[in-house]
Amino acid sequence: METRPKDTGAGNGRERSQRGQGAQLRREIVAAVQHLLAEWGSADKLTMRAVAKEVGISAPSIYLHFADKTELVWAALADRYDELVAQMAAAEARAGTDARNGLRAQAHAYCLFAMNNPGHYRLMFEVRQPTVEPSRISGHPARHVSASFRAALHRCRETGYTLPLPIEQAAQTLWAALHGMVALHHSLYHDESSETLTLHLADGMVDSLVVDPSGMPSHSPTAAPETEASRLIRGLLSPTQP
Amino acid sequence: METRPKDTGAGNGRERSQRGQGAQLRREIVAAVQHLLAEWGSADKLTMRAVAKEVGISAPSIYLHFADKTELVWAALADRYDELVAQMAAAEARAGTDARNGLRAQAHAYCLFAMNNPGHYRLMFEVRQPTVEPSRISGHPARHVSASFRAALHRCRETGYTLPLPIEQAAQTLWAALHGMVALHHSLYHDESSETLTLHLADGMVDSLVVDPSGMPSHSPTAAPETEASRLIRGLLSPTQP
DNA sequence: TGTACATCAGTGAACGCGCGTTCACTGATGTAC
DNA sequence: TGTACATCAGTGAACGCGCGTTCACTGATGTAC
Repeated sequence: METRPKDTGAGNGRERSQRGQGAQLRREIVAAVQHLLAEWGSADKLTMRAVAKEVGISAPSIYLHFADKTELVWAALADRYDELVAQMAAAEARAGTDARNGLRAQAHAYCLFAMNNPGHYRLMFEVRQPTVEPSRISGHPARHVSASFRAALHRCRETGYTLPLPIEQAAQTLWAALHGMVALHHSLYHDESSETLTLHLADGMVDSLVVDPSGMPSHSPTAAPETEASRLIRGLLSPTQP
Repeated sequence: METRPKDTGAGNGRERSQRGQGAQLRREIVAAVQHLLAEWGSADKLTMRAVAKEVGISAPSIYLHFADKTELVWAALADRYDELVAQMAAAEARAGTDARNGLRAQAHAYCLFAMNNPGHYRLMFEVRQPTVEPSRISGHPARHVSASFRAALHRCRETGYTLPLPIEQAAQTLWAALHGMVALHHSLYHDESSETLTLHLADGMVDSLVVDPSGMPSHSPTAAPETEASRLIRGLLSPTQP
């Protein structure tokens, strides 16, 4: 059986860790997963061999630090939820005092995270994927994300905005809608203009869920700016070819 | 090399077609794909061997009728778009004369299709999957779906309803939101109560996008009925364990 | 100060699996002479 | 009416690939006596 190729191509310059520094490699492996997920928008290229190559070690070395692939991926994902929540909080803080602007900022941050980290996002929120088993759903860190939305919706109502839907439902709807927009963005060839369109849709969504009773119109009730991505998506949406 | 197992297990009772009836098998193969997609919610179990086993033939026989797997899956999917559009139209027709009720019925039909055919739905709308190449996007049949939404939104505006967003944007938002809700439903363990919740969210979405200016409140602005699925999803959404 | 030994960090080769697909074949059925 | 031949509908075995994972090993470094 001479057919099999080289298989494990290690030794790309990386030097063996010192005696007590085995944990260093663990960090490097997790960082490699992050890097690979950031590079490709999908998770099916995330193989143990690819991770090993990225670090510069052989594939079996990963098993010195992780029991299996699930454990590895989970280790790389765990802190990304906190990162997302932190970005949402930071965006809201930057948005000033108006509560609806704060919610908009959070929605933007959510979409931007998803669009800038498509590989992470898919693994984080499209469960039933290979690596996350259902038993982990009940303690799923995604809850922190939408808790953030609910708090912002609360602030909106307390500062005089009208919510056509109950807060619970509004939060669920907002999250689902943003998720759908982002999924739509991921499914098409995404350039920067598609990003703009997604953020615009998110704004409209917030404006539909949080109404200013003083009658002042919302953020931008006018037509969406016509971009290349907008045209692409409209191509999907329209009955006739443009 | 004695390690390989039987591989192709055909001959399960199916009888060889008559001389001119080769096309019969083609139909049976497509039907098998439909059946398998309906059975499992995911597409990664849809292998050529599984399809062959379902029909009762050997795997190579599929290649007598389809050039490759992509062609086979596409053949099975093509008419599902029309089916979905037809179900939406039928639902709207059943809904009576009120335009917003019609839109709601369409939204319900969309969600029900997605929840009753999870395997089909994922392949149909989550592009970038193995089987659908990007070049097919520009002529993607999904456009008929949202054309249906746009027409219904038009009717709403013409019959006196107020749309906070431009029609184009409202259609995109509605589609994205329903897609997100359905994806959320797919990601959790879905029972019938989760179905109810999804439809309820869809109603709220329609009511946010199509407002009755006479002041009469929308369909159901009250709290969502507390079901098991609602509790499950709220578990995801809430900051603390229930 | 030397040396046997344990431990650590990591490697190369391979296993077993499932996948899409190819290839040479087989047997039944129709058709031309 | 018989028979050679083409065609049709399909099969069994295998190829080549990539995957997660295992296994026996290797060489450097620390430690006990």
